[in-house]
Amino acid sequence: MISTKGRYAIRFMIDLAEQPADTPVPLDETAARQDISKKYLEIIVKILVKGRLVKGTSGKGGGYRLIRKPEEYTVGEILELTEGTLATVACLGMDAEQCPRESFCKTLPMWRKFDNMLHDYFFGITLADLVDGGQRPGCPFP
Amino acid sequence: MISTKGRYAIRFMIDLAEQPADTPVPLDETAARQDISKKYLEIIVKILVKGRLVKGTSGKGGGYRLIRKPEEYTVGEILELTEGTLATVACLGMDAEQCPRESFCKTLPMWRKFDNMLHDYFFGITLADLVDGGQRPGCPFP
DNA sequence: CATTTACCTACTTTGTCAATAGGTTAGTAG
DNA sequence: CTACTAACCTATTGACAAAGTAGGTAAATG
Repeated sequence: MISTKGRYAIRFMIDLAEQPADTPVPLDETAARQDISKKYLEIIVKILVKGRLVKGTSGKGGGYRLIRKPEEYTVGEILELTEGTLATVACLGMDAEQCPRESFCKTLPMWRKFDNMLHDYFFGITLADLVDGGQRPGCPFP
Repeated sequence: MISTKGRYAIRFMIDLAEQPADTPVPLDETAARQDISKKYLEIIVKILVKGRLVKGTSGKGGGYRLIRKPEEYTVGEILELTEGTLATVACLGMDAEQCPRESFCKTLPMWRKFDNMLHDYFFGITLADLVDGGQRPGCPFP
């Protein structure tokens, strides 16, 4: 289950992508437009800044802006950063300790295949695909 | 992320499917074979009993047994029962209150499509597919 | 300097996960 | 009838994360 962290992060970045590029968008505005508590959004955006997905500038006229073009972000990377992992089961997380049942586990192939599907899906969607009129040809929507 | 509840439940039911049918399997045995705390497994199996996926009989010679044939269980229903829901995001859960952003939400189609993929995948796998030699033709493995 | 805006630390509240502990009921064997 | 077995039931725990809230500091601009 994707938490609000991941979902708000995506909505935040969509919002940035929809504002005129090159002019920083203050958090108040996005929070109001997206109807998300500013204080809570702050926490999430901090993760995005640290992960170098967006850039913040302080002071008057400041705010946040995208670093790359919308079509150069995938939903997968946004989710992976904010959710910590996209692994379906613990033993497939990158920080998982070696499972002693791995060699004979009857369910592992099922999880693995699903994990691949999930990965392909979310890393195959770009931010531009979620913005009105921004869909690439071959965008998996709707 | 699928928790141990769902994962243990599947392993428990695979274990039942692998034992001779019609003879109840005591929980001790499955717990030992699967290397799961018996006490914790009890909690999970209780959910399966209440959900009518397995049947328990008390007393000497008792234990748990499947109610249907392995090929008549889907992984999806086991997971949905034990995990509570398989919905990827809160607004797609069956107990979700109507989201006010639904009509114009830019991300909802993405979640919805993924939810359909997930559903098709896990409801397309039967318990028999996870048991050695039980795979149907057209089983999505490996 | 005053204002704006990001940035930072700390806290709370609620709930779930993953168990553990110990007792009660139901059914079988001698 | 008694002893045993095994499911069933209630309660509790410790750790952690989710979803925020509160209040302050640093930086940039007019």
